[in-house]
Amino acid sequence: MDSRLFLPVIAGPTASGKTALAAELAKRMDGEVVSADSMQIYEGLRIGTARPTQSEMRGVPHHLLGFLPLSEGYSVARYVEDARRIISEIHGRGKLPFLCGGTGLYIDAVIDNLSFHGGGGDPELRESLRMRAEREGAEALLRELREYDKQTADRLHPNNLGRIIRALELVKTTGMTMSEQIRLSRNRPSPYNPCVIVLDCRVRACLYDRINRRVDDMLKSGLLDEARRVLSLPTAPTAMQAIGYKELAPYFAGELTLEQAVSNLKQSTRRYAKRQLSWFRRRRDANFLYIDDYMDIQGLVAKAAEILEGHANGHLY
RNA sequence: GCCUCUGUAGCUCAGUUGGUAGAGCAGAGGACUGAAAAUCCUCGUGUCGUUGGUUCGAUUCCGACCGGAGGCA
Repeated sequence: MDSRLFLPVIAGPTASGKTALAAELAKRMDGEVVSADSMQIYEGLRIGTARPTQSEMRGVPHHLLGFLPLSEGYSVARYVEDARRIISEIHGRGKLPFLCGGTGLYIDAVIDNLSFHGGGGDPELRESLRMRAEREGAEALLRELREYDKQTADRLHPNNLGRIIRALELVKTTGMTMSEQIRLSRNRPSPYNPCVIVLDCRVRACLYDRINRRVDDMLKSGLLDEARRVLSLPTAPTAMQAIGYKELAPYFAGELTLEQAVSNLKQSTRRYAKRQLSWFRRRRDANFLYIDDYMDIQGLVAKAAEILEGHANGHLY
């Protein structure tokens, strides 16, 4: 019998209905929800990140939402620690944890037990590498990386400077190469037995309609005020990446009409959804559920519950 | 009614001195191990408005017709 902890995972692109599905399932199956979203962690980002509201939570406890000040940075490594701790606390209470979110890297890091020991960021080193890249070009960094870690250097495109810098930073600060770290991760068995459900639409336009409508709803709920406030606060680079705020800055500056800024915001969101799908599609163990196959959420919930129960095969906890 | 301009990829347009065509945007696919809502890579066949004519060959030249814009009455 499997001694790993059963872990339902609800993933999918933005606006696919993960929040509602996870809350409904957790309510039915006596669970709690652990968010896997790199932006909903932030305190000031509520409307723009579509963080679940009290009523959307349906009385189910939710974790890792809105707990971090905007001025603070965050990382996958920190997320993995936080999420593992909370998952085991939930298990300790005799409840079933549901991992739910759209940040693919965060989800994989937890369920595949990726390792991130040591090798945290070294801002000074990064900065000096960045300056060197400006002077000598990214190819120079890539050549240096090739001496330490040919495998990673071959895989990285010269234009992808951020990744090149990170790979160099890792070797220089820990002595371990990126490819070694990846190999190590693959050799560590996961403590979880995940059942991954991915939401999608059969018709892409259906997902895009939902995204467009949701952005309109956000504006009605006060996104402009929230964005004005966020943009005026000191914000860590991590939080600054959130879609929904930076796109509105040109409007506040008088460089774009509201209509243009909103249309850019919708487009960024659509492209983001596409990248999310391409991340989730490569998981062999993903169970895709198409929301346009169901008349209402009840049908979807029933199907998801059936998949989870089948996967757990009698021993849920 | 007459004159001028115009009709080419989902959109905006380029182009072919006659040998069936290519940019930008939109869109699609992919990668991803400490900023991941970020970062990066790849992808362009379409009755060249319709129909006749000239031609070995027409999207290209000529005529007619149909749509659009402007001008003159």
